[in-house]
Amino acid sequence: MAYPFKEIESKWQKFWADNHTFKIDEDYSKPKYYVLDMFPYPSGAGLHIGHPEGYTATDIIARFYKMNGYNVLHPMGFDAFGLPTERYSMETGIHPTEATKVNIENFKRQLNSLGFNYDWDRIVNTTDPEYYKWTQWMFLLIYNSWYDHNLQKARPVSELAIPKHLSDTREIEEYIDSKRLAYISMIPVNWCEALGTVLANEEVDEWKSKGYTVERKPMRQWMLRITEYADRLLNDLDLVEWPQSTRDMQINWIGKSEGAEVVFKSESGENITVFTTRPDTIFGATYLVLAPEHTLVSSLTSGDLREDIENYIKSAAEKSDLERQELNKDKTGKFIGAYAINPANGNRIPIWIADYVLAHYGTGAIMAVPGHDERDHEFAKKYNLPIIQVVAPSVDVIIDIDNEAFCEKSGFGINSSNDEVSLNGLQTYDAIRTMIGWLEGKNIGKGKVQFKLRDWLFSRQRYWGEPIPIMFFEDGTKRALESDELPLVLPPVSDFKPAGTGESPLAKVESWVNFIDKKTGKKARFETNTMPQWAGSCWYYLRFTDNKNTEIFASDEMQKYWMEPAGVDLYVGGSEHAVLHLLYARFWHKVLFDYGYVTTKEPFKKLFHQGLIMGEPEHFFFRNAAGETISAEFVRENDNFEFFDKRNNEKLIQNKIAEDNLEKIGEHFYLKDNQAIRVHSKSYKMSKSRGNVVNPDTVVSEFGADSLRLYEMFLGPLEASKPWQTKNIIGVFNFLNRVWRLIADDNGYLSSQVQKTELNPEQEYVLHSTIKKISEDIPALSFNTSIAQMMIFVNEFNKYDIKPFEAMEKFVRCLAPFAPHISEELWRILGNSESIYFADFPEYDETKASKSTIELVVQVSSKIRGKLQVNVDIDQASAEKLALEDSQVKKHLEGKEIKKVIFVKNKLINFIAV
RNA sequence: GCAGAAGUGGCGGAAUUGGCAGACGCGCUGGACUCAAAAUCCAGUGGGCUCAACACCCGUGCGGGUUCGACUCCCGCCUUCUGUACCA
Repeated sequence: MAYPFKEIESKWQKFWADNHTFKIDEDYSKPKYYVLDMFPYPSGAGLHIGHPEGYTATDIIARFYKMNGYNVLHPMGFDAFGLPTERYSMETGIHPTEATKVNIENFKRQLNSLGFNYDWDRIVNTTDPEYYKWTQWMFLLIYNSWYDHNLQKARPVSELAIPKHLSDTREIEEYIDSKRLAYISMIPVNWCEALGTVLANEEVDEWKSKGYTVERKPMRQWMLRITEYADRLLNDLDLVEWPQSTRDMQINWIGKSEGAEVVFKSESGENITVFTTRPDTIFGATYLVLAPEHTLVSSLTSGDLREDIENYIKSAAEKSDLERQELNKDKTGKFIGAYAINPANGNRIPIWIADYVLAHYGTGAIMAVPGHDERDHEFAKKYNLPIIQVVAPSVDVIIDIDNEAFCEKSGFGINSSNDEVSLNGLQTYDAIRTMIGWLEGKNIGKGKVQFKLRDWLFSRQRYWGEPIPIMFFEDGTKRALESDELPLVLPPVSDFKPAGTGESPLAKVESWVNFIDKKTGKKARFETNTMPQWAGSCWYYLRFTDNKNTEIFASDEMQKYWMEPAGVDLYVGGSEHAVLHLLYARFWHKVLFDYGYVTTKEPFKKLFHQGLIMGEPEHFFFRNAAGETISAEFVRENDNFEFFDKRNNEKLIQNKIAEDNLEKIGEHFYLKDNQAIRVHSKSYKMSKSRGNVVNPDTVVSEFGADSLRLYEMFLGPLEASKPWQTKNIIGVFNFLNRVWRLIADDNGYLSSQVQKTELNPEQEYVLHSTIKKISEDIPALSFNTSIAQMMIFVNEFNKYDIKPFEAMEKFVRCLAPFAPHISEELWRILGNSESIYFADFPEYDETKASKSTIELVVQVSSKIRGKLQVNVDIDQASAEKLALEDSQVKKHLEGKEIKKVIFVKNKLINFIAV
C-alpha cells in the first residue's frame, strides 16, 4: 500500500499556512541569502510542468540555507501586465483586472499545492497600483535624467548646463528633451491600416496570414536611452557569475565595434556619412549604398528614376524585419542616378539604395568595398559593379578577388595611396590607424565606436500596462507628474479595442484623457501609450526586499541587507530571458545606482538557467501516398513538423508507433518486423497543438507533490533539457514509499524497528557520506546526484532489521528540502513538536564520511589484473608487496621485467612490465 | 553562416586537477510470498566468447594524437539542441 501522501500533503500545507511557517525572519543580524525565481506571467492556462522545475530547485536551496542558519528571502510574485490578458478580455468581456485576479489565485493554489516556502505577505503583483506607482516613479527618474559622459553616470536634468545661446523657454525645453534618458521619437512600428492598430512583432505573421497588410510606419514613440549605458552594461558583465553563453549573448547584443565615420560628398554637394570598421579599405570603395529609409535618398534621386525608386522604398517598407532578412538571401537594390566622390582617390562612384543596408545601424549608409566584404562582393557581382583589391594576404600572394572577397584582418595594404597618404605595405591594424589619422587631419572623418544596441522602444499602444505619467498641454508643452501625484491609475474601461488611430484604447476614455491640470490650471491630455511588459520586471527583485513600503520602492536598510554585497545571490530562470529582461533590468539598476538608490552595480550575482522539460519521446514511421513505408534516412522534417521524402519531396504521412515494436540496431531504432525501416525518434517541446502537455495537477493527484518535486529534480542535471517520461515517476514514488516504511508502520506510527542503538561502522559511513554528499551537492545545484545518494541510504538501511533512531532522524532532515511534506510528517512521527522547517541541517563527521579501507586497483601494463582491500593511505612499498602476492598479478608478470611502478595513492598501483 | 552547450546500456542519467566506465532510477529476466494477481522483498541485467565458472577480448558519436593509463587533454570531422542572424 502506498503511503498516504494526499492526507499528509494537504494537512501540512494547511498547517504551514495557518501557522505562517514561511514568514520571513525579521532578525537582520543573521547572514542573509536571497534566492529568486523569474516570476511567472499568470496565464489562464495555469502552471505548466516546466514551472516547478526551477521553483523546486530554488525551494530546495532556500530550505537548505534556512536549515544552515541563514535568513533566506525566497519570494514569489506575478508579472501580470501584458497582451495575452488584454486579448482574453477582448474576447470574453471579462476585465483584465478580474481575469488577472482569477489567474493569480489559480497560480497561488497550484504553487501552494507543491509545498513551496513562499511568504505570501511578500507577494509582488506588477498590476497593483501600489506596485506600478514605483514603476512610474522609476520611469520619471529616467525621464528627468541626462547622461553625463564625463562622470559616466545619470544626473538630474536640473543640473544640466544650458548652452548660453538658448534663451527662449521652448528652445531650452527642446534642448533638455534632447538629453533626457526617456524621450519621444518617430520610430517605425508594425502598422495595420485595416485593423487600425499597431501590432506586436509576434502578431504580425498571424494577421498577415489572414490577408491583412502590415507595413512599417513611423509613429510617435517613447524611447529609453539604454545606449548611454552600453559600455557599462558590457564591462560590468565581468562582475557577475553568469553562464558563459548568456554573457556571450549579451556581449553580442550590445555589439561594440570600432571603426570610423567617413564623409563622402555627392556631386550635388551633399555630405553622406558612412560608418565602417575597415577605413583602411577606403581606396577599394567603388560605390555607396544607402538604406531605403535614409533621409538623403529623395533629394539625391535623379528625376527620371524617381517613380522606380519610390516603388522600391515602398516595397521595402512593407516587408517586416524578418522578411527582409529571409528574402535578402538574394540581395536587391537600385541605382538612384547620383554619384559621390571617393575622398581617398577622387573616383566618381555611384550611389545605390538597398534594403540589406539597415537604417538604424551606424549612419544608415555604407561605403561598399566589394573586394573585402562578402555582402558587398555578392551585390557587386549581381549588379556588375567594379571590384578593386586593396588588401593582400601577404606581399607576394596573389588572390582572385573577382571570385571571392578577402575579409581577413591580417593582410597588407596595396593599391592604396594618394598624394598625402599611403597604406601600401601596412599591416591592416596600422593601416586603419593611419587612415583614421588622415581622415581626421582632413576633417572628413573620425574614429568611432559603434554599438548594435539600440535605444529601447518603451511605449505600447495597449490598455493593459502601466500608464506613462506625462501630460501634454495645448500650447505644446508638457509636464511629468510629481511623486505625490503617483500612481497614475488606469481608468476602468470595458472596451479594449484600439482607438483606430494607432493610439491605445485609453485615447477613447474621454474622462481620463482630457482634463484640467490642477497644478497649472491648464487644459491637459494624458499620454495614451502604456509601458511594455518588461517594465514591471525591471525592478521587482528590489520590491521583494520591502514590498509594503509606501515611502520609497524599498528602504535603504532593507535593500542593502538583502542585496549587498553583489546583488541577488542566486537567480534562476529560463534562458529565453538571457538578453532582453536581463539587459533591461541591469539598465534600470544602473540608473538607480547612479542616484544611490541601490548600492550594488549589478542586480543579479549568480544566474542559472534551468533546462527545458521536453515531451515524452515519440517514434514515427512514414508512408507515402502509394502506401509504401519509407525509412527515416530518406525523410526530412520542416519547421512545422511536416515530413517529406528527401528524394522526391513527396509529403509523407507519419504514424506513431510504440517502443515495444522497435529494435535498436546501432544508433537508430528500426521496426521489429521490418528491420530495413528506420523510424524517426525524437522528443518535442510540450505544446497544446502537439497534445503532449503534462499538467502538474494531474501528477500531484496521482503521485503527490513530493514525488513531482523529486522526479523533476531526479530527471537529470538542472541545466539540461530532458524528456518527460511519466512511467519513470514510479521510481521516486517507490523511493518515498520505502522511506515511509523505513520509519513508519502501517498505521502511521513510529515503526517498532526504529530503535535507539549505536550505529555500526558501516552504518556510520553510509549516514555521514550521505550527509556530506548532499551538503556539497545542494549548493552546486546538483540535485539528481543528491537524490541518488538518498536512495543508496534507504537501500542500505533497509538491509537491517533495526533502524538506528539517530540515522533516521538525520536522514529525514536531509530529505526535508527535497520532499517537505513527507519529511514533516516523519519528523513528527519521530517525536518532534516543531516544524522541520526550523530544524538544523545535520552535520557530518569527515572521518566517518570516508571508509577506513579502500579497494586498490592493481594493474599490469595498465590493464586491471586485480583489486586489493587495503587500509586508507597505504604507502607504496606495502601496496607493492601485497600486490605482488596476488596470483593474477604473478601470472601476468611471469617472465617479464618490471620497468616501472606507478602508484596513485588510494587509487591504483600499476606495474609496467616488458 | 556565427556563438554556446551536448553526444556514455533498451531509456533518464552517474563518473573530470587523466586512474575500477555505466552509480541511482525506469524497463526487462528469474526467484520468494500468494489459490491467483497486485504490492513487497531477493538476485541478475553493456556486448562478445564459453555448457558454465574462471579467464580473456571489445566498448563512452567518428578519425587521428599525447600518455604507463583518455568518457576526461590536443587536432580534424559528424550529429543534435539552444540562441542569433546582412550590424558594414
